[in-house]
Amino acid sequence: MVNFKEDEKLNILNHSCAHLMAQAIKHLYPEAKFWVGPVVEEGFYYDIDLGDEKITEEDLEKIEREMKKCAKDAKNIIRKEISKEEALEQFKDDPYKVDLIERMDPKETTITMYTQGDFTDLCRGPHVENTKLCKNFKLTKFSGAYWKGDANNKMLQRIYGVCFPTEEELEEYLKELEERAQRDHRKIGKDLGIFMMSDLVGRGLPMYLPNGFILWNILETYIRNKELERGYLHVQTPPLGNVNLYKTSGHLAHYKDAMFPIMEVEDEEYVLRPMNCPHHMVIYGNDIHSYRDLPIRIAEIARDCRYETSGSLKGIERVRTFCQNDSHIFCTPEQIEQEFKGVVDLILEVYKEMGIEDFRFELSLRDPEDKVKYHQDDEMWNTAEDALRKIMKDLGIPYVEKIGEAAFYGPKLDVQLKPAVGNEFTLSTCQLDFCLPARFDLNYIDSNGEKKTPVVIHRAVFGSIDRTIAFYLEETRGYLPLWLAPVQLEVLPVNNEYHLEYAEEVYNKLKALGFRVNLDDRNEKLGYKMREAVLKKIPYMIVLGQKEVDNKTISYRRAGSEETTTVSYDEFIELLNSDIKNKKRYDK
RNA sequence: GCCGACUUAGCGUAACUGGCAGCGCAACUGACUUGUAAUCAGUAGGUUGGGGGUUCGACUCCCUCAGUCGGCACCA
Repeated sequence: MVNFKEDEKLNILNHSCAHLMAQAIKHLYPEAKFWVGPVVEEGFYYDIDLGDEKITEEDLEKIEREMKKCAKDAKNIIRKEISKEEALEQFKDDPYKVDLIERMDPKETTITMYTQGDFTDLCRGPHVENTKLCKNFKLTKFSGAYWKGDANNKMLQRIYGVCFPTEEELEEYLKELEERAQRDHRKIGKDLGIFMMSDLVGRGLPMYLPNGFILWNILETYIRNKELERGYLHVQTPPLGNVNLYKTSGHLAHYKDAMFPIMEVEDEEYVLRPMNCPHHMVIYGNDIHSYRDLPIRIAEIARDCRYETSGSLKGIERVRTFCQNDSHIFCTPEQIEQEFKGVVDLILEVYKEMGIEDFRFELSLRDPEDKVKYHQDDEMWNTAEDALRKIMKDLGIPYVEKIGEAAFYGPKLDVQLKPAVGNEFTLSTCQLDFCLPARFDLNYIDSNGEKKTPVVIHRAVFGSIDRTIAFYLEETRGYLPLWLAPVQLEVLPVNNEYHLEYAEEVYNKLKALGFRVNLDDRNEKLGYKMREAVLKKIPYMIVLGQKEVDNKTISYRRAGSEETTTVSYDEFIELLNSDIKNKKRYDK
């Protein structure tokens, strides 16, 4: 997949196309005022103030036609530098441009202007030399967008588009968009009977169907066993708690907007929990701990409920209740480095085993200017952020720093993944916390017999099981590997009269070995049954006819392949076991 | 939550500008006994997301509520 921002030539072409779109819009809507038109990962957009005018689907086509016309005019794009004062004078009636000019680096005294025919816009550039180069474009989507990205500001109209050097590349891109829609987890989840939603149950509240629950359970067992190997201790805590728990933790002060409202019961107040840290803090505090006991790694597959705004919900990727594969590691300051590295190691191990390769790390730091969102303690933040930077440097893992994305109690390392459709999301997270243990008055006795406050590492490999399923359905295009497939094997007798007996024998043997196997004994033609098994993306389709009955063999066809292979029963079992052990994928 | 679009049987869809709600798959019944992506025939299935309005007449136009989708904002 091309990244428009990183491809210099494509970047310039797309930005020039944004100007072409602005020119066309100015022709059609003379009152239009423009904010910014940057290049993004997949093309460009322009934010426009159209006053009371609203863009519709037909308007998009109208704008496209006008753009074609402007491109055909083949105007040279001319660069000119003017002084800041001149620019302010020229755009004095345009508050957006004035805002842009005034916020520019004071060291820069001149401003560059780009003119194409009757249209001039201020812009850093560079641009292509002539508008005729921007002819293979498509306006892809439009929506409202808050001015300067602030929900308190006015909403502008945003139009997205893409532009390519050749028509073929544009076509190819549009085809890819369709393919991505095909592997959207919402579509695959429905097709394969993984999960459902119901208006009656409520929005953002997924229900896992039999196939989905098999998948869920396997993932849960898989990650729990990984944790057991690494000395985690599993617990189970309730999905709600007394409001005092969240007053103590600080969540009520810092996280209330994302919580469901308080419930009053008799004289007490309760909330559905948005996260599990407070419960785990209380569990740690249940005992006296020696420095010899640390680190203590408390873990839980825990259900959380968050009030997510209606517009942010998306399939099972973003929901109002989800399960975290969560853990809180209580350790001494000296142990932070080793424990944090251990978590990163676990995350990388899981990703490697599952064949997830396309991800990146983000170091989420606080915004020191924001005095409301974060627990206020400069020294704590500096220590924690420096510790994380050092660990990342030691590990030699590339990452980007994100200001203002930290948790209220500390900085975090997030692992970002890209879904088939939509924005990146976080799957795994590892957070450093010097704050909550003190709020809960937690301690351990050090080697001098003195009480010390432990440090906590909050971490989740599967930030949500739900999200993991969503991602993996897309990652594999629904061709789940054998270890995860709800139905692993479909046995297809060619003829029920002559081959069903052998098919039942094979089916029973496979079932006894613990395989999730289905026998299709309907009176249908093989082609018909094969088609259904293929559409259900079942990993192995076993065809048993006269040949197999006579030779006591197995003929199979693997998902994603059209080849048939005939082997002995023992060889077949060996193959299955090997696929499971290697978590072999069939989608690549 | 905000801006916009959309919602027709279990699923996928059709119905020009307001004029008899159709098709395919699945389901059910029967026949066919089958070698790698759809055997044939028949049956049943709809207050066109809910509510209200305009009209002789509404899937179609208007209002409203709910949900879904694309973005924005927010975020595991």
